Amino acid sequence: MAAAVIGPDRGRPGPVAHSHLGLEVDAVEAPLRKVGMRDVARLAGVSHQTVSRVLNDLPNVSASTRERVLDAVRVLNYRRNLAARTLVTSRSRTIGLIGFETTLAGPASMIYGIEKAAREAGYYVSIATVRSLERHAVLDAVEQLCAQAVEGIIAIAPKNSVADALTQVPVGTPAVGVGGADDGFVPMLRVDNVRGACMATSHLLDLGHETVHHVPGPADWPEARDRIDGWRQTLHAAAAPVPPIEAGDWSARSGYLRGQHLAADARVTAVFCGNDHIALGVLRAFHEAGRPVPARVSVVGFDDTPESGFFLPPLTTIHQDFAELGRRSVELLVAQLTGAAVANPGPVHLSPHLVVRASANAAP
Amino acid sequence: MAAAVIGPDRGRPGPVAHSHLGLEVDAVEAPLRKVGMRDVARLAGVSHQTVSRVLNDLPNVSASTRERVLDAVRVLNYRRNLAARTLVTSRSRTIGLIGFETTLAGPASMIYGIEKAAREAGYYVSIATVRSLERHAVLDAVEQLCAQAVEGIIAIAPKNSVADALTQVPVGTPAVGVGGADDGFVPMLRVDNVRGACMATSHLLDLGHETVHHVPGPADWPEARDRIDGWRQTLHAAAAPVPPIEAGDWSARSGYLRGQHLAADARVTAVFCGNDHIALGVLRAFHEAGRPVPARVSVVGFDDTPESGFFLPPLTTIHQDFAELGRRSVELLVAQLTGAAVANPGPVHLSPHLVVRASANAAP
DNA sequence: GGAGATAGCGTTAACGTTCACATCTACAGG
DNA sequence: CCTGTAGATGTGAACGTTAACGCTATCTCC
Repeated sequence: MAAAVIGPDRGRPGPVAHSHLGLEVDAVEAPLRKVGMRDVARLAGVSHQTVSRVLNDLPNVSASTRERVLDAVRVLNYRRNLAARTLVTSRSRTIGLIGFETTLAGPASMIYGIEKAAREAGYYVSIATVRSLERHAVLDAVEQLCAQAVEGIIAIAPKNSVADALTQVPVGTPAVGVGGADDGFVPMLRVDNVRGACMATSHLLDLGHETVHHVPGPADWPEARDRIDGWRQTLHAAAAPVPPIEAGDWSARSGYLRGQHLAADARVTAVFCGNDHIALGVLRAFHEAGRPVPARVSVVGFDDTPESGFFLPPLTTIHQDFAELGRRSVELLVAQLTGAAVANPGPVHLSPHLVVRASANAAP
Repeated sequence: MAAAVIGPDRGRPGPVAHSHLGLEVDAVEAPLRKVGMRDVARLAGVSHQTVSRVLNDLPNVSASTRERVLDAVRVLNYRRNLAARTLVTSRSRTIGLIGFETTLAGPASMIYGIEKAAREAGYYVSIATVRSLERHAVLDAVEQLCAQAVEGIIAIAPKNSVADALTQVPVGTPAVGVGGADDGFVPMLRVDNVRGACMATSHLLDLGHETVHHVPGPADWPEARDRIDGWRQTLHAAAAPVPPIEAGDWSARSGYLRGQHLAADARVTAVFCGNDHIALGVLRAFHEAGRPVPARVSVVGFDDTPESGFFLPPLTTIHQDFAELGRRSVELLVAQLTGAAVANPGPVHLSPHLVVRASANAAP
């Protein structure tokens, strides 16, 4: 008796079902309609409820029946229908992910970490990228995810508007923000940007620079603001002058543009950049201006992208673990989902750390 | 009469429902169980089927009824239950996405493009990242997506094993591969890597270099192989010697390592790199070896990441439009989903183009 | 003025699960 | 021998939609 080949289509090798009971006989007679529990039940000679019990690993099923059911499942190549399960249990086993600027190294790594952790926790993940951070756009994404009845939402939420929109998710759908502003409504998880900026600035100050210039990211990103704060605090604490800042947009291009201005100012000897891309642009600007880094000018970045170690010169920067951030955010969400809703414990801060390479030297 | 505030929870501002009919009176009496069509129907004084008709934009509903229903929907803040719809229509409105190395610029951009296009086409997207490209891992991802009853699958499928695993998806679930090998089973979409490699190599040859060295990506990536092919073909056509190659792993680190070997060889004057990251490493290696680019050595990359223009020197490279690739792949999938299954038209090739910057000069 | 259309609804039955029971054995204790 | 208990299984009713009809009016046309 030949192995059952279900619906051979354009030459695809069909799944080969094998059974050690004699069940495959008339198993695959009707590929007309999809196989359901009834079919499995009939083949195994039990009720659909018993099939359900087996598939859900519930007790009170004899070993022999269990085996028989599992066997029938294999023969029929049966898979549970998520929609039906969701309908009756009102659990979609899906978490929603709101992303922004997901092509950047940071967000992309977070998505990776989130997806991995979610899967391991038994959740599917549905993604909704948002093109702008305007309120309506974010609201739209929330709407999309809610329409899918996601059980929880993780928002890579760099701007306040996102955290804000998150308060609009239906009651009972927990949400977690990662890397954004803390609005007090939604648990938030992020790297301690203030601390990171302190480390970067201190490092440069310790190297003997009189003060440190800063090329921050866009003003409406909490990350950028925190880094500015950390930078400013450190300068204040050291009684160093606080130079004016001109914000970039996280891109290398913006770093290059701001860098050209800085390079024209003979007094700048140390620059702390809002991220590594900005640093790359700044590096190029100083190079073109004939002010070699790190001989005459020192530069420190933020993020530690995999490429930073191969810039010219290799970039001293602040490392943050995006994937870990993603992992932790899932942990936080799942905790809310399963255990009693955690009392909002305030923002959780992960520690970044300084990676010393070659772009920062003692003051000339 | 006060605006209805549904389930005020930990201070969240509830959605404010407003109606221009007098319907909101006893609308929100029972937030006990979720609102369904029955509730909307009752409030609007119609049958649930009429509600369904309105919500699905079906004809044969009078304007006044439609308005009344819509109004009730607003008042109750009702949303259709996807699970129930999926169950009865067997359409999940979801497409599955299999990603690999999604933190890289290319895949990340593709995901972005795919998500955007899918959303615009009215599909949700569920993502399954795969940690390795071994058969079982990919099969696992396919399984995950099928369990969600996705209507189609897009695989960012750089290796053959993925295309292979794709043949295992249940009949009736169309799949599209993007950027990978063509196995003849699944429609495949990609940038014309051979052509891109030709352009890069020709550019260097035209600059007067005797031959062009190549630092390719991993041998089991079709992209890497195609670029090798293009490079080799071009050298052959020009009757130039074909130097031996030593593959990298797409990372800047690997480029640096291979670059050190090349820099030790006085004969190499032109290097075509498998991607921009490799190029970054190669750039650094030559810099450290005291062989300035582009004065003594020329380098060309592949991908044109947003940062490449700010390398030292700015990188001449091959641009490929990842987001467009993603967009087109959705287009291809949706075509299969809606229209009659397209006869597999063979792999679709998008054209890359050369971006000339400053890393390649005339031969010394 | 009766025979069709047709627009505008409503009724009933799926869809494939899980949940809350009911049932039926076997076996122990009195 | 009867009762109680627990394990193993089956039965029927949800879950919230859409699909397939069915039923009224109203309108049109000869």
